[in-house]
Amino acid sequence: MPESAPTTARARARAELTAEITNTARRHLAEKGPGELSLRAVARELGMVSSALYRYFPSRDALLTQLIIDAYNALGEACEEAERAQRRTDLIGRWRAVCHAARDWAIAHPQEYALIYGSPVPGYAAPKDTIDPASRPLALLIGLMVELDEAEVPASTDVPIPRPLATQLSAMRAEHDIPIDNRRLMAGLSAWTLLFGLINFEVFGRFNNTFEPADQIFDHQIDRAALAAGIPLKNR
Amino acid sequence: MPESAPTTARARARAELTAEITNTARRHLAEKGPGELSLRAVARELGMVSSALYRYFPSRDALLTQLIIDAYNALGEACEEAERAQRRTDLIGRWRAVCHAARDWAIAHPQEYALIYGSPVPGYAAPKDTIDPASRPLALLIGLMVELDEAEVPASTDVPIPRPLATQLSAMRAEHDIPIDNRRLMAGLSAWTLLFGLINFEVFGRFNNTFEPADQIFDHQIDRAALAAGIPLKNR
DNA sequence: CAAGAAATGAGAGCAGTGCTCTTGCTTTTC
DNA sequence: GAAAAGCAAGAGCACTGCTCTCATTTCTTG
Repeated sequence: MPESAPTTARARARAELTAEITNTARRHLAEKGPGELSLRAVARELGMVSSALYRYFPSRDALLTQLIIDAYNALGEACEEAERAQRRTDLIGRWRAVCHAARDWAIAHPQEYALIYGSPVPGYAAPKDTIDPASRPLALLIGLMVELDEAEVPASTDVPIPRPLATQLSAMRAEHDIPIDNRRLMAGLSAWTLLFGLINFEVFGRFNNTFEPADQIFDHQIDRAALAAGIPLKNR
Repeated sequence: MPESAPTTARARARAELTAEITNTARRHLAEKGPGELSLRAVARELGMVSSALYRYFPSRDALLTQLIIDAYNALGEACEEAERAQRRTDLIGRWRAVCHAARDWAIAHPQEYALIYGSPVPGYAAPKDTIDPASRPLALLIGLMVELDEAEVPASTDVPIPRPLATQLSAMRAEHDIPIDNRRLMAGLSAWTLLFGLINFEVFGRFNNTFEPADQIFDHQIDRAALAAGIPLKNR
């Protein structure tokens, strides 16, 4: 985010204060939830008056948007780091690493997770700045699928791809700039969908009183998804 | 919901007013979202003062909880009705009917859907009254899986089930009182997870600018999930 | 270096919120 | 018919996001 080192003292102070504001806001968010995030409370804790805060964020929603972007990046980074730590050839290890990193982060930061993968709180379309950080886990996953031997993807789950869908897939391919065939792309998308479906269920309490803890069903389902996507469980 | 016909005039009036309140609240919710649902606004529209509303609902959260229960039931009913309309032997037809009913309802009532499958708004654990209506779509799905020939479930996606998970599955089986083996149960759970992962992605805007419309990717993915769960695409 | 411009913080104030409590009134119950 | 319970209204409290004005501080520029 920091474009260049702030020059003047005022600019430095501004950058620091902005960071302090988002940090306290993040703490408040973690404790109470997005609905209870109060500009006034944040300002109070920082020893300033509420109106002063509007010099740094034009509205409450702007503050929330910043938190959303940060959350996307934090989750994305956690996934990328975990994936990097795996041997390149260990596809299933990389897949599991991404899944667990995402899940662990979500469980550790449920409110921030809810902010980005729950219902859109402020009520509207995500600003432009969020779509890039938001696609980091998916990009990771596609990068993984591309290294998979196409022959591995089980034909048993092959479903015909109609023309309009193929067009959308091509556009997506162009976006991520990765040469990958439709079969593997769709397989990856299904795995992606299942992963976040799973995390949603757990974090939003759908597994309460049934799968508690949810560790085992999580592991089981991501392995199933891996197999369905053509990632063999045993590394060769 | 109505346990028995209200006897006294006052009781009848109370029942009617309660219904009117939830209805206007539902309308407001649909227009603006859960965060903007204002008790005072609802009261205003009904020509009463805000404090009078507290005779019918002890708090704003209680009103929201009622809307949540209604939403669960509406979604569940939509799914059940669609599923009932299919030939019993047409498993893939039943699966697709459930999926499309759920998706259509979610798209038609995004805010209500967000209320039940998005982030938990009031901030917490769903009250007891919600867990039963909430499980209707899953129950439907399990009822579908049980009619599937066990041999159909492809071994290619078999993943070992550790002991603790098996225990949780048994408890679940007992709950729904349906004799189904772990393989099919897990296959059904994966399909269930993917379905709502998909709907979440679409309703919460994750497919914007990529899969728009999302009809094709939806159909493709639910068919993939069907195959993975052992439901053949072609009816015999 | 001084003067004008820009950025900043404080305070008051507005319209709105959920919720409580008290005060009269009506309906039901005994 | 009297007592009890249910109900609507109003005032009020402690909040919220946000705007506007007014001093003060900091930066920029002649």
